[in-house]
Amino acid sequence: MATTLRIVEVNKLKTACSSCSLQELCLPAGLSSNELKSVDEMIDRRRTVKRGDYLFRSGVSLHSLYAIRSGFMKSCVLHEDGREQVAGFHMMGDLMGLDAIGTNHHLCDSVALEDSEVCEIPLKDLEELSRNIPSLQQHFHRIMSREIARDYGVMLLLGSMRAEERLAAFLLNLSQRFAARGYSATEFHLRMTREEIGSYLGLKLETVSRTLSHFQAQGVIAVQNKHLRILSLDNLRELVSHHSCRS
Amino acid sequence: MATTLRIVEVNKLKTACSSCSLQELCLPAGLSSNELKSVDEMIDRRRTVKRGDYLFRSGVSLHSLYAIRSGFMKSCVLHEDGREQVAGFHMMGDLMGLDAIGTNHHLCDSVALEDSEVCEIPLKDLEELSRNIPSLQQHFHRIMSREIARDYGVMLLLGSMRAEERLAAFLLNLSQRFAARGYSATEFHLRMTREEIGSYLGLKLETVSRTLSHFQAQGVIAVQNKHLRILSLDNLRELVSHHSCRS
DNA sequence: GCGGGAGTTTGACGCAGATCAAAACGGGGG
DNA sequence: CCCCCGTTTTGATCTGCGTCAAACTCCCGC
Repeated sequence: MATTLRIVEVNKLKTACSSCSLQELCLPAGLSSNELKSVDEMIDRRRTVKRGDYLFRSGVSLHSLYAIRSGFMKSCVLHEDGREQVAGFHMMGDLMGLDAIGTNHHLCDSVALEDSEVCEIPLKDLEELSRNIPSLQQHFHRIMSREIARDYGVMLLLGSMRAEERLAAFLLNLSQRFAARGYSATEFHLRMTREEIGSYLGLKLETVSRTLSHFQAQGVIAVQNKHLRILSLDNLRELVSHHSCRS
Repeated sequence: MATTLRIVEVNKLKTACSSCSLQELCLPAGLSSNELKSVDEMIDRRRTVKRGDYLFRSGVSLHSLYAIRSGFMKSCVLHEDGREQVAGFHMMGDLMGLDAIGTNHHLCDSVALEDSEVCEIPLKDLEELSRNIPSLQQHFHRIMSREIARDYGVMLLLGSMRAEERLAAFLLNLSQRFAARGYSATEFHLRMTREEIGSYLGLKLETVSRTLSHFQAQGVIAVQNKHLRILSLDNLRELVSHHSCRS
């Protein structure tokens, strides 16, 4: 019994922001221990989301933002006529729900692509705390701004790149993000289906599949199902810019 | 001389936030007069930008955000290989520069499509002030969030709509925004070229032109050069959702 | 281990929209 | 007022990717 309790305590400790391995992604650098304590208290609960489950759905009102602690998720915007599109893929350290602050209602679905764990951050608490901790405020603004910047990149991709370029850009983006989290930049597991990749990139799943095969034939990557290895980051980078002229 | 001075004073008054006609767009409702005064002091200068001139360029470091007081602007993201894409059109009341907070450097060009006037809002001041005025803080967060939401809409448009739908959605969006500012929802001046529309929508200018002609032939709109009249908002709305099945 | 459904690959074909070309228009500057 | 250049329109043709179809693979549950 005592041991069980100890284990629980250790788990709790491990899930406090102050000792979380994602600190450098989630939190601004240089918080005092008092400030860290306030942040710890703000995160009022963790949630686990099983593969295929929704973290939140479009239309429901916003309670909290969610920071991904582990796992992999997608967000999908839906058109009233049923069309849906993947608006982003999210991995540990990412903050989700930012699009809902404006209207107080989520406007996309958030679905776990593998069993995931998230920290729930009540928006009101975050706003209050960031009024008292300037570096937290600034950090939050930066995160929102980066989401806008990311979206601009996706718009550029969707509006002016051809299929090969889109896919190359997509793979490079995943590569960078995995690398930033300490994983291999050249070998990783695609957690989404070809259809989801296609939806994100504005392509059909057949085109995604064909293009991956094509990359493989060129010796740029090696794909086996969802396992992907990048054989030449440089070639991939060339594919993003050089290939075409769709102005 | 005395009269000249008086005129100058009147002009100054007219350009203070506390008496600006865009208050309801720019500022949160219900600020106390003290708070309004602080906001007035924050706006340290106005700038006019002539048609064709840049307000800021990609790469330069961020000093201020800009609220459009009058005029019409576009922002363009650029790809390193020279490709550029219009990421948005902005009109009075819109806040520009949000994408630059994350990196402290602008990542798009901002160009005036007609002579425009903007209010310069130093980011540091805005952050400080919003720490003291919760409703201003919340307002700012809402504005950033709405930009993210808008971007999701554009991603949906670029990723899953066909040409007719894109153009219909674009015209409806302009219509709504003009209406929200007290202008006609059905008759307005397009301040951008067909090429700029195309760039924004991921289409070539010829396709934009053809599609507009097609709408006109159907009796949904009447275009003459840059003057546009929407004959049936309902038909336009149908065009957005119904027309196709590009899944 | 085996069966079945979901996910993937590959091929053949068609079409929306890009590209190329040329004529018409319009508005700003001399 | 007219000229000129940037913008727009319209037509003809080409092509990248969507669509349809069929076979194959991988997993997950039984």
